[in-house]
Amino acid sequence: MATDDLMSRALAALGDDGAPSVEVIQALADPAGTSEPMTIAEAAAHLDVSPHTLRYYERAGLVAVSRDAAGHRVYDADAVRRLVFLTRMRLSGMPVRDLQHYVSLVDAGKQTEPERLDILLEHRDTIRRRIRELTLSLAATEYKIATYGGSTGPDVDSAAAPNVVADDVLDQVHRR
Amino acid sequence: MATDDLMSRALAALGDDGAPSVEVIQALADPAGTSEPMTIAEAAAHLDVSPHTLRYYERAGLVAVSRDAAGHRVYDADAVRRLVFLTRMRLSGMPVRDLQHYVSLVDAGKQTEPERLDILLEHRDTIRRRIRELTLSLAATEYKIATYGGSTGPDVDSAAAPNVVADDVLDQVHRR
DNA sequence: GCTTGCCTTCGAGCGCGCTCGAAGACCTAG
DNA sequence: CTAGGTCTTCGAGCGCGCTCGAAGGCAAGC
Repeated sequence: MATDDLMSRALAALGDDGAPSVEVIQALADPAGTSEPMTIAEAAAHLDVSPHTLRYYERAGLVAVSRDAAGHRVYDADAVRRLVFLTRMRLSGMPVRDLQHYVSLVDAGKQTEPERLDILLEHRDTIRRRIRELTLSLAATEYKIATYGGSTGPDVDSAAAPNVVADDVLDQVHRR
Repeated sequence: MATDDLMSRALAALGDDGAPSVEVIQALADPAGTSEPMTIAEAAAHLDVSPHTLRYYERAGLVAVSRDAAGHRVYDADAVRRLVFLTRMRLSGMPVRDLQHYVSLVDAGKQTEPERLDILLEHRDTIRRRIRELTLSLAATEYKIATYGGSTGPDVDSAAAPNVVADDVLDQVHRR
């Protein structure tokens, strides 16, 4: 359901605030396995997290990272791919605990794929719910901005009645 | 900007999963100031938080609540209105710290309205950013579901090449 | 009178996700 | 040879937002 429009949606999202289509083409043109092994600093920069966080993820069992002769971490393509996945899931609000569960399933082998799929399906629904919540909160915030006023209670503003009505409606929606 | 379509959007959101328009009409019909003073348990149920949380908000200086003869909290319409605002803002991700700042401005008087408006405008942008992030994460998750595979790294799946390309595209989008 | 139950205050504790600091190994440039 | 920088491990600490527990007050019902 709604899968083959992924690209169009990603591109649409890109189109929102500028014209970074160059990057997209670059990404598309980049051969899949080109990436060289990275140091922790490079990986951190690439993933936009701190080296501390990468060590934390490793300690948490989310990713295995090999060492070079000096004992320094080496992030190869596989590790980076997994970390891209992990950081994206974190960004979308999946708890570290769930990610631990997920990667344990991945490491357990192919027969766990149905369970992994379930996790993703549930997570998808969670994201959708969150987007709906935020969309409503956004509407409420924009309404508040428009009628500004700015009362949160005691001080009744001039347009009190419609404001309260809208609040109640949004309240109903929120508690769905 | 984009303010007068609040109602239509709220209603559209409602229309998504059923036919709860009865509640909307109910909410619209409900006279603004009808609500009776509540106990902490009633207020908590109404706001869908725990009594503990309400006491915490009060301790944090977010809302003033009077007491009855027995020393029990009495949530009047003003307090409830403020708490509706507070819980909605919390739900939309505004930190308690920012809410403390905001209510201190409200309590400081009308001349702080411009600053309050600034806070709301910034928060609106924050929500918008978050929605964009989540929309992308949703697309990525749906893509992963569609191509399932479920690899996060080491085990290369059959459709590896397009998967990686999509990952990289979304990666570019994410780091905008 | 006594139990039940909801309330009060206060301070402490917790789960999450990092984030930091100390102490030391190693490589490279000057 | 030395200084600087980046890395290592380990454990502790922190900011947030609750969440809980202990000890007790008060009102209603049996």
